[in-house]
Amino acid sequence: MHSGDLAGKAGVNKETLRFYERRGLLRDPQRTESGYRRYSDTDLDRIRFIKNGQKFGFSLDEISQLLSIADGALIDRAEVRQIAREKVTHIEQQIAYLAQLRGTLNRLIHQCNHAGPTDDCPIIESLAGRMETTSKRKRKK
Amino acid sequence: MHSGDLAGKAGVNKETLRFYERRGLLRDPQRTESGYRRYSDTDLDRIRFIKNGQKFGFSLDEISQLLSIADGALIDRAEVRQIAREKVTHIEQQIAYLAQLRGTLNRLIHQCNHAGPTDDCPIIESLAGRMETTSKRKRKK
DNA sequence: TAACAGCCTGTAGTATAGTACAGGGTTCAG
DNA sequence: CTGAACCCTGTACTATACTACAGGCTGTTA
Repeated sequence: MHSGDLAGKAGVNKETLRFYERRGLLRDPQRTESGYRRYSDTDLDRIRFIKNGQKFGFSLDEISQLLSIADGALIDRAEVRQIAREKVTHIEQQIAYLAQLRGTLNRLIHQCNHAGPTDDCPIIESLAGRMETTSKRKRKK
Repeated sequence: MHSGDLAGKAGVNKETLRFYERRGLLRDPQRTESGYRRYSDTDLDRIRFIKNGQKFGFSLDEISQLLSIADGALIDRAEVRQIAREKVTHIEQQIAYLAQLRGTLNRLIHQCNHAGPTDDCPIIESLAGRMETTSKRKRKK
């Protein structure tokens, strides 16, 4: 099949195929005499692999690694696990960071909600650096 | 003070100041006769506001909004709260998404760890689309 | 044979938040 | 008065993952 067909089947853009090719995620496909790319179902599988990888949160670089492992005759499961574990660690760090942000913001929103009509906005005050964000004390000027 | 001094005090790059100026986050500063920018402590406060905003997870566009509210004579606290609440919602969505990813990856890692020495790697199999990622059944070829 | 779809290449643009640098002018100390 | 240190502008580059063209060739159908 040609690029348009593959793109259609895989649900990606034709340009994305070329992009993956340049990035080394897809191997250089065979060409017709006139230079048209010809793809096989193997290429379709490969794009699905990439798309699944993205669903699992892997970057194209990581998918590239995973693909080269998957391409090997013997798959080193320990290596694959290692990549997956690093991803989990990274995800956990992101979650912890986001949870902390959420806490800070929620606290500020609450303070803002309960401030009197003439009080300054605690959110703006925090951003301006005129308020401590780690304590619950309300500071008046 | 000139750009170098302000950059030093604020802990940012001189180029970042120009970048913020272009983005409209900093107002066009006064200039000396020869065209050098002259900054005041107000500008320093403004950069700190921006940096604090980033710590709270706001994008430059959101900070820009917050700054224009903060610049107003009357701060609309409801509007500020609205921006903060939207941020919290967004953060919660991210957390939920990441938590789900973590679960999927952990399950795959576990399966991979417990697969027999001749079994295929469940992680690679999932990426290849030859495994269900939503069930715990082990499928053999 | 003409029109049109579809392919090719290379380059540039999208968003985000800056960073780096070339080529020139200015300010100040020695 | 010269050299270093600083400032100016504009442009291009970083990372990530694509997306959109322009300009030209190919392949198919009427």
